[in-house]
Amino acid sequence: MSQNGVGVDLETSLGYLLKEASSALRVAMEEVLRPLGMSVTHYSCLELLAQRPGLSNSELARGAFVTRQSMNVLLQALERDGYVTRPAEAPVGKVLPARLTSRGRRSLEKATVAVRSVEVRMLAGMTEAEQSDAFRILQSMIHSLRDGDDGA
Amino acid sequence: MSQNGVGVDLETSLGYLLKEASSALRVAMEEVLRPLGMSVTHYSCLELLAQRPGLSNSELARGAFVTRQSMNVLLQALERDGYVTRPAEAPVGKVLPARLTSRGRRSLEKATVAVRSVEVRMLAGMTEAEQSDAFRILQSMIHSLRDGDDGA
DNA sequence: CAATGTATGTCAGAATTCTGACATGAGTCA
DNA sequence: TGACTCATGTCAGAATTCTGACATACATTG
Repeated sequence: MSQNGVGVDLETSLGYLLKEASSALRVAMEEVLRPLGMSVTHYSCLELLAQRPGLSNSELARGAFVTRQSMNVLLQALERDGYVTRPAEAPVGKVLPARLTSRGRRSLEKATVAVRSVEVRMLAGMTEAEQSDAFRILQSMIHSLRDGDDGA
Repeated sequence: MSQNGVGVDLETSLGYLLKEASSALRVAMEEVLRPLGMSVTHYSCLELLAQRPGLSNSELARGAFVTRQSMNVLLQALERDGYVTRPAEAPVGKVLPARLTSRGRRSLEKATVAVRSVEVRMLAGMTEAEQSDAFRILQSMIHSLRDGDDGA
């Protein structure tokens, strides 16, 4: 069989390369977060709450790209361990706004530094222009992928 | 708190955008593969075997970005269902080269077409130049991330 | 107002993936 | 040859994430 007939061709597929890059990023993040006793999802949740206090469980799930059920499991653990608080009753509707405790904020500080270093390493060797190219291109991909979900 | 102090800033983070794009791709792939009764990992394994017949379990795992234990679970299922064959004894060492059966090849055909359409959709609106930019940039990210794993 | 649609939080169980561990085979090197 | 290192296949159990389901609350619409 030749190199490629109708197939996707892993060597030249941007989709495969995207997955590869994402996997490398995840591995690198896990590596620096492990010494802090924190998983990537764990970190994502805390970082989201730091930047957008009061996010609900469902909103956190969307932000971390997991289901709201998975995020709920995580949130309950974080709440139990005192990193996050949620009011006992919803101020409006059923939505429970979550917030970091001071302990949660403290725990996040080191993680943020660690993850930031990974991102810096990832961008090493890229020019400013390449970085803005990457930004624009990735956004284009996301937009195109989500376009055809139901509309067309 | 202001928009950003020492944090990563989700709105402008290339790392976050990378994860977002990868997630969108995965969702889109799941969407077109579900009607075929196939998961993304399932498809990845078959596609890898189609393009590189004789890959071992460990090699497949690396190619699909999962552990060799996870791939082994999948491979055993694929073998049981007749999509893949492995010799009972290793021709050399412990490595068992896996190959698609004709059933596996048939099953993969439709999936490849479906996944190809997703990739085409993802690249819609991007020029040739942007696609080669994306290729080069993603490879740079992967290289930079893997560099610092142990060496430096 | 009533009905419908959409979104949320949460429980339960299944499926997937992972970490840890072990034995085996190949390659390296003294 | 023998000791050592490394990679592989695989088993077992834990952790994570998912799918399905339900009740509830808000928004829209007739």
